This record gives sequence, structure tokens and C-alpha cells, in this order.
Amino acid sequence: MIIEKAHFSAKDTFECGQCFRWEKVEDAYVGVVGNALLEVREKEMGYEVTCVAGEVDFDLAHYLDSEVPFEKMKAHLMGKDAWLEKAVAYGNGIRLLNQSPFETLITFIISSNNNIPKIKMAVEALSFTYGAFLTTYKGKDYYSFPTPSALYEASLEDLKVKGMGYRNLAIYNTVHRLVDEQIDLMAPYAMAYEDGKAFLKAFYGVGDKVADCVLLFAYEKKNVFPVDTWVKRMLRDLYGVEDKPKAYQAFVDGYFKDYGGYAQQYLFHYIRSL
DNA sequence: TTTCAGGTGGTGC
DNA sequence: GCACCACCTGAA
Repeated sequence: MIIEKAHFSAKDTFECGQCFRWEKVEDAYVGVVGNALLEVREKEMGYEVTCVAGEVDFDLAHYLDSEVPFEKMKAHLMGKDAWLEKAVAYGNGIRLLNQSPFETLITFIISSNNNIPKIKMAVEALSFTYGAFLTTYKGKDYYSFPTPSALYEASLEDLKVKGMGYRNLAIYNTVHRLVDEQIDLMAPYAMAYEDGKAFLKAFYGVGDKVADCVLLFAYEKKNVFPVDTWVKRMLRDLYGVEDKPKAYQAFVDGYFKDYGGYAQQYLFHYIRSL
């Protein structure tokens, strides 16, 4: 599969903090998605996506969010203000990936009060121990992200030492509830934003920010605008939003109503580069 | 040695 | 509601 460069860049997409299993290997990006090891390599005519090992049993174009009307969206966002204009130009190739609900839920629970290198290490450790071996590629072993039933076998202590730390309880509770209560993680796809958020926040360790990230990155709620400390700082410095919990939400709901998820990613990516 | 990092839940106003 | 704090951990 070839993706045109007009509205895609591997660096922008895989390094903007939405995913934790893609990394640059030599001159290409390599990542595990589902039961496949994918490679994205820049060529003259566009980015070539190939399956290195395993099976692509999902819609690859949809995973890469190819259906968005990028011209229209970018024109809309760039017209809003000078910051968005710069941010969209800077992160022009960002795509909001449509990721697996379970993997996104677990990895964003791990992300709370944490940083990207440590999150990546913890996710790799989980996959190595509880996932399925895919292949060895360029000297590195790759494993799929574990299923709920595989993670069910993990003890609290093992989750702790594998890099989850005190978040071990949140992971353990979430996985055990999913399996024991046979909770259907497909349900939020059909829910309105507020219902999906309540569904996710019912899991221990999931608050506003993690719930919003999962809704945006997995459940395709593309107007959701997750607010973390960086975004708070940005809203305060760029838009003069008052430093109070409700003020952020009120501003975001009003100002970033359309394409809020993309607006958040463009701005987030941009301010972190300054 | 102290502080901080891409939050959350518990506690006490 | 809102403010404050502990919490695994390791890098600066």
C-alpha cells in the first residue's frame, strides 16, 4: 500500500504521542499493529506500507485514518487563529490512528503520571511476557500486544516489576473486570461521548484524560480534546484560559468543537517543539 | 539529594 | 466542586 505524502508523514504520526509501539529502525518506521509487524518507508511517490510478518486482519487504510477530508479540515482549523495556522503547518502529516480499544485502554492507564520512554518500555515488557511472538526483524524480537485473557494471568507483583509500578492495581483490576464480568469493549463505539466516557471512567485508574485519549485514539470520537498538563499550559499561554479545571473544559468545548481531536494533536505536537 | 514527568483517587473543606 | 497530596521510578 502506498500513502500519498500530501497529508501523511510517518514521523509526525508515530512520534506525536498517540501510540507506543512504533519506532524508527534505520530509515523506516516499524510497529506492531494487531497480529502484524508493519513497516512504513518513505519513497519518492509516497510512503510504502508493508507487512513484514504476521497477518493484516484489519482495515489498514482505516487504521491510518485515511477517510478524513484533510483539505477541508486543515482549511477550517488554519482559519481559526494564528497558532493553529502554525501548528497545522508544522504537524501537517499527523494522522489520528484508529487503534485497538483494549491496547489503547491499557497503554493509556500506564501513561498516567508517566513519560513516553517508560511507557514504551512497560508496553514492550507486557508484550514480551504475555503477547504472542511474531518474528525477529533486524535483530529484534517482536510480540503482539497481549489479549485480555493472556494478561489475566499476570500477577500484581509481576505487573509492578515489569514497569507498571503503582499502576499495576489499575491494570489488574481492569483486566480482571473485563474477563470476569465479560465486559464488551466494542460497546463505546456506538455510544455518545458522555456515555463512552462514563463507561471508561468506571475502570479504576481511568480519569478524564485517559478516558478522552481512549475515546479519541480507539473509539474514533474525533472531536474529543484530551487535556493534560502540556495542553493546559498551552491553553493558558496561547489562549489565556484561566487556570481552573472547569475553565479548560468550557473553552475547549466552545472553541475546538469541530475537528477537536486533530486540533489538539496539531497544537500539542507544535508546542512541544518550541 | 531534590524535583519532575503527557494523572488518578482519596480526603477534607 | 475544588485544592492538596501520595504514588513506582528514573533521569537531570
